[in-house]
Amino acid sequence: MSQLDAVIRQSRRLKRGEYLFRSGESFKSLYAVRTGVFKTSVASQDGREQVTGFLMSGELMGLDGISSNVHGCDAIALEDSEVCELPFGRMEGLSREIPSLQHHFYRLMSREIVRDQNVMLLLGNMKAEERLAAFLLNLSQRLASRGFAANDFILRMSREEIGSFLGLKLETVSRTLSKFQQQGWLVVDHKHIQLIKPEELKALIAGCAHAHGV
Amino acid sequence: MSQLDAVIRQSRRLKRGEYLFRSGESFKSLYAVRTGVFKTSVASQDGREQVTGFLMSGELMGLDGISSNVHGCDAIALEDSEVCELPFGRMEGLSREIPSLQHHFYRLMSREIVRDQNVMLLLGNMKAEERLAAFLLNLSQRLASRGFAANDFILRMSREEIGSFLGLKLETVSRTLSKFQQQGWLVVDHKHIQLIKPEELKALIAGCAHAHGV
DNA sequence: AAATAAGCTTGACTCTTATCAAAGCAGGGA
DNA sequence: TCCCTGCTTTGATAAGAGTCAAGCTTATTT
Repeated sequence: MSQLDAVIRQSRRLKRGEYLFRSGESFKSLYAVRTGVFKTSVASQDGREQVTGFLMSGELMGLDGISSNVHGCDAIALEDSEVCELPFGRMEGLSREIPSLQHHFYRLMSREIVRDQNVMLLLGNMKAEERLAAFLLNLSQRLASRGFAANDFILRMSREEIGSFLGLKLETVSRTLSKFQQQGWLVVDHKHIQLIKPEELKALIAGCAHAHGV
Repeated sequence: MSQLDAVIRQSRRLKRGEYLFRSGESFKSLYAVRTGVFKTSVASQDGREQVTGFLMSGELMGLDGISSNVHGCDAIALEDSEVCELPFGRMEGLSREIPSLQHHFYRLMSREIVRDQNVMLLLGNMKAEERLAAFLLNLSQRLASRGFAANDFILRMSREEIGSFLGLKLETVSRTLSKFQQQGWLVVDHKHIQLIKPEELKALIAGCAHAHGV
């Protein structure tokens, strides 16, 4: 484990808006978020952007680079942030010596695949209200598991970025937030969200959530 | 390598419509398609189905089960098929002894993540015509790489399954195929597809394809 | 502090795709 | 072979989300 420590000690700070890596750059390391928030996104040739995730502390970026030795997405800090760099070659070597580390990596990658499948379910089957409810509840749950308030938080991303992640336009995100507020389910003050009746949001996605657990 | 052979020799045959595994079942093995075609799908509580992939020979199913030891999707044969079972525990052990196998596994899982990101791009940003064009070209390319004809093939899945994968209703799939046929880009005869002008389909998705290669 | 830019909200209108419905076709089983 | 069932096609209509536009708030720059 001290070997592991030696490898991951290096960390890097980024300012808001700064790129951690870009699609097409050569892949050398994975990055774990230490503090702050990131978005990852893939861009099409004509400039359309698909945000593929919003990452917070403890979450890993760059797994998509392993297959081709080239990063497959952009990773951008949404606020001043800090990451640990994990040189993949060394991690791979270590994981041969430490079975539990190897197993941990397999599980991490598998978890990312499960997460992606859930996003597909969201993008393929849900309506705008369901998507936004699912998004807010997911955020809430992840904040709560990190010791932050579950029902009172600041959005680190713009309406446009939320829309890109959810397959919606920014106007639709804005309108849907307003609708939730009118119904008394939450209070929106720009980036500040207070969930008043999270159970109503949960009811909204009860049917369309994945059938077997989280 | 003979050790590897010993592990993967076991194979299993399935009839059309048969489940290879179901979401919620305990995870023990990965499965590689040997012959035939499978679909994987996740279901929501109210019965909505999202097809997450169509798999052909050489492709791997079950990676999403590693994270939780429980399968996260259903896998169903779309025609009489054969798979190799790869007991994951043994593969994990072997991969510690054979570095190239370990690396291969990391790459496989990463490739699945990249594939999922591209599906997100499709579901989040593309219009019906673009989705279907991307789907047909992807199928064509994968068939070609297996030695089959690139521009003349049989769809193994129904319009409804295609629609589920692409986030469209079956009627939209049918209409869009008809439109392509009217334009002389392809010929549809039920499940039989002949691509006449694949370059037109490529032109349709030129803008919305991923910016940095495959 | 004023000026400017960026992001957000809301309204009016349009367009794509979903929904509902009916009819056609094809393959499998008796 | 014939019938039945399931899949597909096509049309008419409706609903959801997108587009365009204007005004407003907040943040940044000078």
